[in-house]
Amino acid sequence: MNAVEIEEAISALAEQPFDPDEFPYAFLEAFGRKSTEIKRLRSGHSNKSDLDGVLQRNHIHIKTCALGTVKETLDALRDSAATAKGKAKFILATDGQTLEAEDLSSDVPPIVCDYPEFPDHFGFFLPLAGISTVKQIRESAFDIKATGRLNRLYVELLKDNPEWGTSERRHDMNHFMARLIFCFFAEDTDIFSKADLFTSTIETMSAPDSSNTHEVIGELFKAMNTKPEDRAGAGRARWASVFPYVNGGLFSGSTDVPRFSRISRSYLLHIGNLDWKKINPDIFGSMIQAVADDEERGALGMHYTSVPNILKVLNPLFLDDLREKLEEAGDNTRKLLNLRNRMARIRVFDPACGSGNFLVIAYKEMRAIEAELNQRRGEGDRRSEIPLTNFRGIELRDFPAEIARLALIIAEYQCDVRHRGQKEALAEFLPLDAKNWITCGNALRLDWLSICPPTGTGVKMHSEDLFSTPLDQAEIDFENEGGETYVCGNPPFKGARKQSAEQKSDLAFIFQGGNDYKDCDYVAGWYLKGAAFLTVTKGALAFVSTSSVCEGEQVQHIWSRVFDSGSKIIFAHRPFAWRNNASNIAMVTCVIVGLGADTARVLGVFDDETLKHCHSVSPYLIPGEPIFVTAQKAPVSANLNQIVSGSMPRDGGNLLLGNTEKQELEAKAPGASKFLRRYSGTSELTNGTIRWCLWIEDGDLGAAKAIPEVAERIRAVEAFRLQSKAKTTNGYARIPHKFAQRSHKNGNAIIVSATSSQNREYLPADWINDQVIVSNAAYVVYGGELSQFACLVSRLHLAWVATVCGRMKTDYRYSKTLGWNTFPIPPLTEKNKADLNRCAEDILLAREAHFPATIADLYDPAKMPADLRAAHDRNDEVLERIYIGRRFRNDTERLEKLFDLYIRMTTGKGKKAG
DNA sequence: GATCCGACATGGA
DNA sequence: TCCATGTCGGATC
Repeated sequence: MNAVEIEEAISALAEQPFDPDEFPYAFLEAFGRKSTEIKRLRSGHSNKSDLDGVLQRNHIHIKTCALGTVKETLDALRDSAATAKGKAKFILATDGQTLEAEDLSSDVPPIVCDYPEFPDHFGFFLPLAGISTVKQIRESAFDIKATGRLNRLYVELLKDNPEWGTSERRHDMNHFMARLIFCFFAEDTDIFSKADLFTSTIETMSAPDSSNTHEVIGELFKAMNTKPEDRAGAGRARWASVFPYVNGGLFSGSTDVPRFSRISRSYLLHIGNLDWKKINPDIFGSMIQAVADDEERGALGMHYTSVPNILKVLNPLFLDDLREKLEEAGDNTRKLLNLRNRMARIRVFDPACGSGNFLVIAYKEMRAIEAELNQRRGEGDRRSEIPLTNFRGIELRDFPAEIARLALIIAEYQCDVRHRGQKEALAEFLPLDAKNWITCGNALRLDWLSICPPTGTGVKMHSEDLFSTPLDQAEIDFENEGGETYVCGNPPFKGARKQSAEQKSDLAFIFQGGNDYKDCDYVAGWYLKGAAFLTVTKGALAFVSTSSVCEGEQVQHIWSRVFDSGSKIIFAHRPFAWRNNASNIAMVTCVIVGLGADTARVLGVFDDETLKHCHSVSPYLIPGEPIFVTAQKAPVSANLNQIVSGSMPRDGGNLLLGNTEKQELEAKAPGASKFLRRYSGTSELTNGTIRWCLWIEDGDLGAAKAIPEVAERIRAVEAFRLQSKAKTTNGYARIPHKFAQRSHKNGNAIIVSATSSQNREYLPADWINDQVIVSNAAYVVYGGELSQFACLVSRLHLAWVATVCGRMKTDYRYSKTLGWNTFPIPPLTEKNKADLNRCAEDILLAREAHFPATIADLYDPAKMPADLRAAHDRNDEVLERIYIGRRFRNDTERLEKLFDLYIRMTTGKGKKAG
């Protein structure tokens, strides 16, 4: 069940007469507990309550009680031994009049409410349904409720008016929904002259059989699109005359209304009776997207960007600066006036605005600054100078674009009420004068300059150089020329392998030449286009994006272009986990990157909210020069051998065997032993698990196939490869007895894991012998010397790999071309090599001394044995002395030196921008 | 619920 | 044909 469904179920339960015996089960059912679980609870089988209530282990302890004893009951539940033993997260007591509940697992304040109101707190219990969500969504019961109700209406209307669901009319449908939402909001906030005016007018004027509902609503919409003085002439119905003139793009155009059935009419009235004052424009947009989108509804608020995350973009981009200027101005009226004039000219542009989250927050924050400013100037009720039309957006999907516009209008009204007072807010709210300033279209194809033209030039720019097709739409003039433009947003992330053909072609269009776009995330398009935009606009830019744009492969493709176009990184947030909704949504790791023209001031790098000031930010989001490494085919350091990735089976698991599987096979077919080899990936290397693989040379194929069990496995590999959708894999079906990619060589070798936990201080690496087949989960240096092992397990190398290689989530991902081949080592003397060899031996000896501890045990930072740590310290000391004659102070210094050396060793291969 | 890391599609050379 | 990388979700404690 999703949040909307739960909200509906809970609301339905609260409307039923209270049944003390049934309530606990009905409550659990409403939160999506399975009927089998509930059956077992009813039978007492799994009910662990010691208070004659209902206790579902790990979830909740519920007890219904006699009138007036709720508090005592809750106390008893809290003190109950069973509550503790059953690890109940929640306790809940109710007598049918009041309801009290506590979340024992967190410090969320407890609930005390009248019984009929408890559905308003359903977010409190969402963890019962396995939905862990951010606070803002949990606390937005109203927005979830409204979304659910609107969706029901939407679906019902489309059922009765199928043509409204077609692509030609979908826009009308969405526009109609936006109008409805506006009217519901207006009638609950005194924007309409009487409370519930809209809903009650429909209720009284339309027939209960719903036959003329669409006409009544259409008449109201027409009235709101006609100036009062023109209404008589236009033949507007008299009963609609109490409605104000609204227009502002919202009511212009077609006033067609879909036809209503009895059911949809009753849904409509029901929705109208909700209290729309509670709507929260910060987030209602991202919720309400779910109304028109099945996928969104499954994961309510999946595009919700939390306010703190939005502020991570907006504060360093420009809001902090405005606040500083406000501080500096103190009570100096002249300075305050200058600041106000500056703010009135600022444009905020979100070229991936969704339902307008960033624009709404930017607007509200600026209004708060302006309000403080006006207070200091003694003009507390002054009309705002910040024009809504300076907040521009582009959004691909129609419904969110409609909602973005509406959310801004509502935000403006709410800001007026907050900062100036209800009376002033009302006096100037209507008619809406803003036209359509959220553009619906593909941001990577539209001309940003015509949507958000550069200011102060007096010249309308349309630049085909800026990767744009001209916009075929009337331009909306900005108010107040000559200001700064701040571009912000959270553009869609789509990995290179996840993009549709259109998205691929969007990127190809923006990258203009080269095919490195094929390896880039979709969000890269926004950075490139944004950087081009900055060349002609005064201002700055910052986007939230997937961390991979600043890791590994993509760095060279994206940032070389951004730097070449004359932008630099002015601030950045280091990778952070993006939690927005249900736990079933994959956790994404994000960064925020802020760009400015080459002349812009640089702020620094945020790591977990802490700002580290610096004069230059590297595309790897550390303080440092704008240098990036490019993939190298061979090691740039003379002392390193080639490294290869391990052998890749692509076998559907059929060539691989666990230890017991191997023993079973050998018991049945002793002849199979000669085809079995130890198989080592990362897990085998670090955790000491044992696996085996079938390794059959072409000449042995006949002998291998003579063993039925082996022949069967070979057939399974063939079948697996044939049914793969990758052409290359299909090709390997011809050699089903072999790994798809084979890099095995005989002889001793160094093995290093391809992925490693971020928590380790050294990369897991080891010596292996030639009996072992290394899997593609690891890399191997065949014939490498111990001194190379010493480099591999050094702190210096880890610092390099952590910075320039890709990542798996936040863990390290080793790379041949970016990690090993680029690692710069100064020329080594024979003595250097001998010293490093000794260090490597010492490390291996120290490990051996702790046999049978695994690498995972030995390298757990909390448990690392002192002798092993000392051996590593000596290794680091010896290696670092080769670089600078002493140990480095920290990783910052290590990276500075490494980048410097890298550039010197790759002249012409790595570029330095600027 | 945090931590770790496997398996392969994909596309470049 | 050969080979390197990102992905992100799944296994495992």
